[in-house]
Amino acid sequence: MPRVVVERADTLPALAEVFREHGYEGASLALLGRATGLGKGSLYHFFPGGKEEMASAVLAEIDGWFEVNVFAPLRDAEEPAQAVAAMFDAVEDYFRSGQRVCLVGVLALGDARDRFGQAVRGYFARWIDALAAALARAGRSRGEAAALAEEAVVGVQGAIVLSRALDQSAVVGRAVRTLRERLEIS
Amino acid sequence: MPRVVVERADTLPALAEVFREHGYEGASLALLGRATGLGKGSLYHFFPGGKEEMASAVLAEIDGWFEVNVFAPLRDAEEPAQAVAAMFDAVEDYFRSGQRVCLVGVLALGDARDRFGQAVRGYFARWIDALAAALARAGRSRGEAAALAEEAVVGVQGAIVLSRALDQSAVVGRAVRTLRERLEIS
DNA sequence: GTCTATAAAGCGATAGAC
DNA sequence: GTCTATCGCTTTATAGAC
Repeated sequence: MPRVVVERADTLPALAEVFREHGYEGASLALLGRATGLGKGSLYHFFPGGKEEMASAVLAEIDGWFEVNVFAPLRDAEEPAQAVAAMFDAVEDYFRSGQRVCLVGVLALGDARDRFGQAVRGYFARWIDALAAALARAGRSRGEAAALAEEAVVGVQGAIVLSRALDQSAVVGRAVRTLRERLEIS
Repeated sequence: MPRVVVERADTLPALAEVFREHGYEGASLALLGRATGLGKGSLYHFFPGGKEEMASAVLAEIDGWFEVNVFAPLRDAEEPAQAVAAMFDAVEDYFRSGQRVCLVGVLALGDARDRFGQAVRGYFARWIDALAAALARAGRSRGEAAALAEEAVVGVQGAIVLSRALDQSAVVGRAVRTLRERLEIS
């Protein structure tokens, strides 16, 4: 399975995996080069700003994916309850039931928090806001909706942490099932 | 406020703060030296195994603190419901409402997960087991108790992540309040 | 656009004086 | 027990050939 890189965006999945697996400090240019199949020269050709620009590009790609596949549907879907269910499907799938870590969460906990503070904050704020909007449209009061939305995002992030800590991917599945019930059933 | 170091254990709080704030990879010997007020020579005198031994010692200290102040009371207290309430008090205090990160969670997400896998797993497993035992003694079924215990630890970890991401320490307080109600009231 | 070579700095770790 | 000096390696980043 040869990795074909013809433009900058083609490198982002491989870069993302390295950042997720090793964190910002741990993701060395050697690892990033190996994962993409590119030398340092090529990486700096695509990302003149170096590692910081790579991480920013990865964050933007992740943010865009969630915007299209999760946030926008939550805000716009005709059936908000169905959109919430679809969100949990997408999230469980995206994080591979906890085997894949949330890079935004990793950056939030880590050293690079200040460097990417705005991107990190925006991602979580828009997630919670979009989910709260869907819950409100599904009949919840504004206060209920906001509290449940925050609780759901907290639950997903915590489940990822615990899933990695215990090496039990079932943790995410259990947490998501509980959250589904709590959000969908009134 | 001169930092006085007379024995190995005196360095652990400062080392812990650096590991929490910068992660395992990001915690350089320069930072660790600055935080303790010690040169590399002194650090290697106390910790011949270098950075890994420092992190292990910090983990052991944290584990010991939780064992004494959180886990054991959950297992042994005469009033299990009261012990659960005390746990939430201790946790909220220890993590300074999310301004202080959970080092064990940081290590679980990060690159050093394999290196400290057993310590990380043990910490969370014993936390969940002790909490489940208390809930069971408080009248919950074994299944309920296990599920609620896992949910509580997930909630605390997730709240810390979100609190740091949004720079809102109130997140932890809200999450803990919700969890208190869910665990204490049947 | 991709590579190798290399610079400059920082890293973890060690040696040895005091 | 603490320090400075230093080793050897890796790091990010740049330069320049192709």
